[in-house]
Amino acid sequence: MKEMPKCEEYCPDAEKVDRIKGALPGEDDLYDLADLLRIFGDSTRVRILYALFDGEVCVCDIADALGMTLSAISHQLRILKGARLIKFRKSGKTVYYSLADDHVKTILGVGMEHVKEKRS
Amino acid sequence: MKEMPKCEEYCPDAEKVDRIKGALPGEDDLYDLADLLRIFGDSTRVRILYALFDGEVCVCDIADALGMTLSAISHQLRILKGARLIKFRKSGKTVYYSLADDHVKTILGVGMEHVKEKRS
DNA sequence: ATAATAGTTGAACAATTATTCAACTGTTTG
DNA sequence: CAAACAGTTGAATAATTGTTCAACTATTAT
Repeated sequence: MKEMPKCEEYCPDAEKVDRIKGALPGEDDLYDLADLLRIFGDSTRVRILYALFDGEVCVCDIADALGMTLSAISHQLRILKGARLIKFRKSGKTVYYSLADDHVKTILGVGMEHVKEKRS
Repeated sequence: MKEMPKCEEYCPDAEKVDRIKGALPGEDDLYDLADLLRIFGDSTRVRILYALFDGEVCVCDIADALGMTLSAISHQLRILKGARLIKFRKSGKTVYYSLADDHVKTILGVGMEHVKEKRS
């Protein structure tokens, strides 16, 4: 049975390690970024975002198009709204959601490009 | 106590719903995309990717720079490798990892831009 | 005022997942 | 060969999370 090697003692490139440490984003940026990108990691949310590609859609129509309950959609919209990926407009009983900016389309676009390019 | 409304019966815009349905990505693309983007949703993996921004780094140096165990880093590298976000090169006992292409930098860049722009 | 519709929300459950621990492979050195 | 090092891997645990269910708010119509 062997011990787990303690990397600090043997790794040669302490200088490189320092350079990497210095170049890493700060704690706040890092966690905010991971929190943001995690939101794109769910197929329901991705489908909702695609549903909003061509303009505003009400919750009911999203739920219908995706074949899911209003509740499930509403929970996910709340998350997307919290990350400011979508915005909304109220009109009577109806709430219309739409994409907040172009970041969504860029990220989904690059992601989809990667997926299709690297598909085995 | 009220019943959950059945959206299909009352929502007016059946035409819009059909248009949305038709524009959604197919099942395979959709799940592959969500699976890919989920990978960016963990701060450890994001830090690893940033650590590789300036060129190849061995596992030991990554672990050291991030203050984590070799095992934890190795597990995450495996996931990143599986998604073809990173590639590797072996040299003796050492394994050097590097970014697979520019998609990583683009996604992290746009994400970070969004975070800093929308920060409350 | 009452009923119906569009949507939100909190709690609970099930499923997923990041890290740790221990054991393992493969390579180099003595 | 044996010991040490760099890294990988499977199992287990703990934490996170997506959906459902039920109840709720707000708006519109009768």
